Amino acid sequence: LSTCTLEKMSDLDEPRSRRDRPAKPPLSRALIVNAALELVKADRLDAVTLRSVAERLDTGPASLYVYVSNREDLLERMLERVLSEVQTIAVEPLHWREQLIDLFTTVLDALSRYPGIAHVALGSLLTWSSALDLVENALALLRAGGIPDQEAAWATDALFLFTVATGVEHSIERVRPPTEPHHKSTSIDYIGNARAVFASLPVNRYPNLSSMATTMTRGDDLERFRFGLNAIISGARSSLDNAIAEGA
Amino acid sequence: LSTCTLEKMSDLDEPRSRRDRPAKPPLSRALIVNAALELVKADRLDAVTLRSVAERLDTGPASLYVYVSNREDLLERMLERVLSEVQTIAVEPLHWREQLIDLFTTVLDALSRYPGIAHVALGSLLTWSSALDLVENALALLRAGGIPDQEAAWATDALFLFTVATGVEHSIERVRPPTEPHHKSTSIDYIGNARAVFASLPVNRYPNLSSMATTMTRGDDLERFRFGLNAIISGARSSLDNAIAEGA
DNA sequence: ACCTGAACACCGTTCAAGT
DNA sequence: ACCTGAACACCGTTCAAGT
Repeated sequence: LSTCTLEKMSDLDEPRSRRDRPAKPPLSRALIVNAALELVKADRLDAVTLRSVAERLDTGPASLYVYVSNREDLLERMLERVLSEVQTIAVEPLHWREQLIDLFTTVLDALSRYPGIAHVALGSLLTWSSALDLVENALALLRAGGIPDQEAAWATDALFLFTVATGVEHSIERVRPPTEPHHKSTSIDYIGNARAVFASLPVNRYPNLSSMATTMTRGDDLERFRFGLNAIISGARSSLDNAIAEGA
Repeated sequence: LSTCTLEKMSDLDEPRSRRDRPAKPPLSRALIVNAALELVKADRLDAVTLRSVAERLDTGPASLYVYVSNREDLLERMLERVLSEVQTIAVEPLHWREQLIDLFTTVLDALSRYPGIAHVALGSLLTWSSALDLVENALALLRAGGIPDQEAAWATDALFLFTVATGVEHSIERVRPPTEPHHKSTSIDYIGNARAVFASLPVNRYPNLSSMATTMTRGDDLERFRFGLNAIISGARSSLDNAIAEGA
């Protein structure tokens, strides 16, 4: 608010500069999306209300409706911007698998940069331009790896779904307040808590889970994520055959 | 509301019956969760507000706070009830794979019965009792299939995540109003629309996606879901080896 | 065409006051 | 201990009125 006032004043002091930077830039969709993304980055998705975004732009919420038809509309435009940050990968056929893992890891990173935005991605099919590039890239890599078309198509879907779901899980994990308020960023107690729950289960009712308490909670987020990606990729090749062979 | 008034009246008409059914049963957590679940079932998760639940119980929202500490708390208890509807499966080692598919298909069905509830499951780790039974069951089946412990543990996680994410996707798909308002339940136009988008893409920029428009949109929800499950299961066995063999 | 203040119809949650 | 009315501090969205 004060910044805007200052800018306006300095604009009056220097009545005209050759570069004529906009004293107070007119509202636009890009500005709105930017402001909203700053809010998620600083806090999380809940902090993005039409009122908070408007306040950041020094105006009222009603003003946003010229450029955005909805809160949902705003959220989708934000997601599109976030996904456009992901760089596609030039296919090197020999490294298709690593490249696939890299691609989706980058997607997860982008989503994680804006806690909660993954939420928006879940369920809106991937038909915006920035997502189309990613789908195209994934298909190219899977085909380079010799995955048949139908399996490549469904695997792409599954990989995106798994990635976005992981993103949602991570963002929620960050939100949940760890029972001890003096630690801030760690979610270690959280996993440790889960392990404690598993380990303390009655052995006769939970023979597998209770004995696997350590195994269940081993590995960090990235390792588990990559395991899932690898599983889907490996499975894409063989799952149909298996399903048929075993008579399902 | 009117029903409650009627019940109260008939209670006055017959001052005492031997079976003494509760004229107006006292509030309890189970009653609250039931009322809330009826609301999701009839509509969707957005319809579950503390106010709407209270109204259904013929009281005010403030009254619920004796039995439920939060809206989030209420949602989690609802999820726990929904997951408790899923029956676990007695392991038959020869059919471990089909049984795994069946188990998670049943989970998806339960989630789909309450549109939007899957949302709650995403991110809250599986440490409630009803979920623990499902985890135990999945571990038992994977072990029966000869999957090593670490892979079985991570695969269980991945299978649940994929299932819940699919549930969220389905519930959102049902919510999205198809552009043509005269059809109500079908989401066929939606997939058809995606296919149209894919098919109309410029071939030079989207060589794979544009040519795979039909392949990408083939198969119904269940078929795609089962593909994903099968992929994760098949991949659980081989992904680590592959990752190491290919030097990732 | 764009902006805005004020209002509308909602939320979750709290709290003093009742029984 | 349980319930409740009223209030508080929010929402998204609309709309008439301004420029």
